[in-house]
Amino acid sequence: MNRSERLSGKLELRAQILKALAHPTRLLFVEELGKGERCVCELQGMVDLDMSTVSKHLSVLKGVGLVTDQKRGNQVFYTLQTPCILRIFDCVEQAVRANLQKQVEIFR
Amino acid sequence: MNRSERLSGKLELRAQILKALAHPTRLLFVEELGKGERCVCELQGMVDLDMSTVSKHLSVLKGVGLVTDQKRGNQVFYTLQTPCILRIFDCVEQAVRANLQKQVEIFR
DNA sequence: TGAATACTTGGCAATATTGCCATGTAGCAA
DNA sequence: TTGCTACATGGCAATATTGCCAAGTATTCA
Repeated sequence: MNRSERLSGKLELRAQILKALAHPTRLLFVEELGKGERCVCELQGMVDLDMSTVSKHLSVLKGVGLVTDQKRGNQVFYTLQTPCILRIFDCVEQAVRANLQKQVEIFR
Repeated sequence: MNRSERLSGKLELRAQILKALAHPTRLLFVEELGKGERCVCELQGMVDLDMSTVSKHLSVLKGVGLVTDQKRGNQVFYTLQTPCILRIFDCVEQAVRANLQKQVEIFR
C-alpha cells in the first residue's frame, strides 16, 4: 500500500473541497451565494477580474459540487449547495485570531 | 480600491488557513494531531514521504498557527491549536457526498 | 570526544494554479 | 438576418506548490 493508495479516497476528496475553497475570490463568492443565488454578472461586479476569470473560479466550485448553476434567459445563476460550509468560517476565524495573536507575540 | 486591497484582510487570511489544510497529507496530520500531540517521526511513519517533506508540511500548518511545536530531547512534538478545525470535516464530508451523488447522476 | 538520531533548511525540477486575451456559444431583440 | 449581452473555453505566461536530495543544527549516547 503506497502513499497514493493510502491518501486516495477520503483525504483526497476532502482536500479537493478545501482547495476549491482556498482562494479569496472563491471565498467571497461562497459567502455571497450564502445569501441566495446570484448570476455571474452580479458576482463579477464584486471583484476586479475578467469575466473569464470569474467563470473559471465558479467552475472550480461547481467541479467539487459546492455550487450548481442554472441558466435562465441569457444569464447563469449559481446556487450554494452546501450552506454548512459557511459555518467553517467560524473556526477559521478562530484560527485566524490565534494566528494573529502568535504574530503579535513574535514581534513583541 | 483595487482587487488586492479589497481582498486583503479577512478573506486573504481565511484563504491562507484553508490552503494550509487543503492537502491530503496535511489533513492526515491534522486528524492525527486531533488525538493528541505527535512527534515528527510518528507522523512520518504514517506516510511514504521524505522526512524533509514531512517537516515542510508541518511548517505550513505552523505558519498559519494551526499547530505549535515543542522540542523535547531530540524530538519535536506538534500540537493542534484549533481542534474545532476537526469539525470542518463534517460539512466537508457532506459536500463530498453531494459531489459523489452528482457524479453518479452524470454517469447514470 | 565522536557517532548516531531527529529534525530543519536550501535548492531544484516537476507540476498545478491564476489571470488575461482571444474566441466560441446561447439567448434575446430588432 | 444582424447585433448585443452573458457566459464558457482554449491557450499562454507568470507564479505557487510539492517532493526529493544534500547539507546543516541540536541533542543524546557511547
